[in-house]
Amino acid sequence: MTEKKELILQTALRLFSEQGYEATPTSRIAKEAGVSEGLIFRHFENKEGLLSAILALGEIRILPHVQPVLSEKKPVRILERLIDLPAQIVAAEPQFWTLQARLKWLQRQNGTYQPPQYYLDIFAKAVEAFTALDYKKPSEEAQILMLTLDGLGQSIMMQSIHNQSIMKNDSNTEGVISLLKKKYKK
Amino acid sequence: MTEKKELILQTALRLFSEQGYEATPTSRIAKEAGVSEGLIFRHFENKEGLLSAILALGEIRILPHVQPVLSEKKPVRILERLIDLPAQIVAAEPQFWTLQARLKWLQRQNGTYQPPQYYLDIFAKAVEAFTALDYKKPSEEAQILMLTLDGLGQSIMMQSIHNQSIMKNDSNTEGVISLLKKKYKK
DNA sequence: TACATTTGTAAGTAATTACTCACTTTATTG
DNA sequence: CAATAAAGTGAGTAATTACTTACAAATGTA
Repeated sequence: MTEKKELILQTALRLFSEQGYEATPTSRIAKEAGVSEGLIFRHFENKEGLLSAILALGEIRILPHVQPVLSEKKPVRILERLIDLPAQIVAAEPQFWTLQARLKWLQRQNGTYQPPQYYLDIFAKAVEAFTALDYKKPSEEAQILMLTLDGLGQSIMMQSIHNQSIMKNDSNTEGVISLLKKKYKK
Repeated sequence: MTEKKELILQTALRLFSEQGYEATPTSRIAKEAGVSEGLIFRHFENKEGLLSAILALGEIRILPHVQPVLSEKKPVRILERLIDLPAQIVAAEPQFWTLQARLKWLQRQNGTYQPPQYYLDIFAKAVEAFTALDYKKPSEEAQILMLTLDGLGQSIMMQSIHNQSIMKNDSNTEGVISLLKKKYKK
């Protein structure tokens, strides 16, 4: 991986997450990365190829955050770690997380949006936890929790970007997270 | 409101919700609406003006769905109606709801995204309900519920569009909604 | 050193974009 | 009816888009 190739990847991730994939011209990526526009196509063939490379690298950086949840044994702690996940990932990889959220709305050429593997893994882990804790409807419980965490992640992201939340302005993320944990402590 | 103006609004709403605002060329709107491209600019001045008109009309159509929640007195029923809201609105106005969700990511020329008024009203109503029901932390409770409903709305929307959910494929929306209601019945 | 491959650039290109303009047709109104 | 305004058109335009191509510099390798 040459220095300039990495610069392209970094710059494109930043711009894609800030402006969106479609709204970001390759010319601007090149300009802000300080390379010629042609180099983008030399390395990644086309704009979609650049996006794919960014996504592949991003998923790898997300894995270490997800792993602790998947390897946790105690059901209550699974849920605790799960609830911490959105804030944690947004803090560590705000741009990649934002890009992922945006891409839900982008219709790629190869079919419709497909959630990344770790999302499915996490969901399965949640069902496992709720089952172990003798919840009546583990699958539905897991779905509700995932929906809430989805919203939570989006909210934290919006705050970290626009300094403005989907929730109310005076929203206290920590308070929400701790209450959420309490709810599932049983 | 002439017939062709209305056709433009309908077509643009459909295309904006399906393809996104930025990815939809005015030429295509004109083509699919069966009018000349110039007419769009005669009526709405520019593309942003067309979007604004669509949003203003959409908010008006959303109000009748929100009103019953706001005028409800019994706290438990407030929450019940609140939980029904996402599925209800998505069913009635799938395109406008989708557009709204997309626009969270669009940076408009006049500042950053701002949630519509009814969103703030609903949140206040939720706080009111939780307070009346003697929840310890009404504000945080309301935020959690709103986050969950945000995610729920998105999930239902995705299903209705791509026939594919953020949640697992076999996700049962009804089951999730009824369990959610049960949780807040106390 | 010699030579082949990779990395990089600058100047294109055809297609598409939002938007304009000169003009015609249809409604409205006194 | 006549005159004014509104609705509608179609052919532009300048700017921007993703991508190409011909060529040069750097790097690896024998």
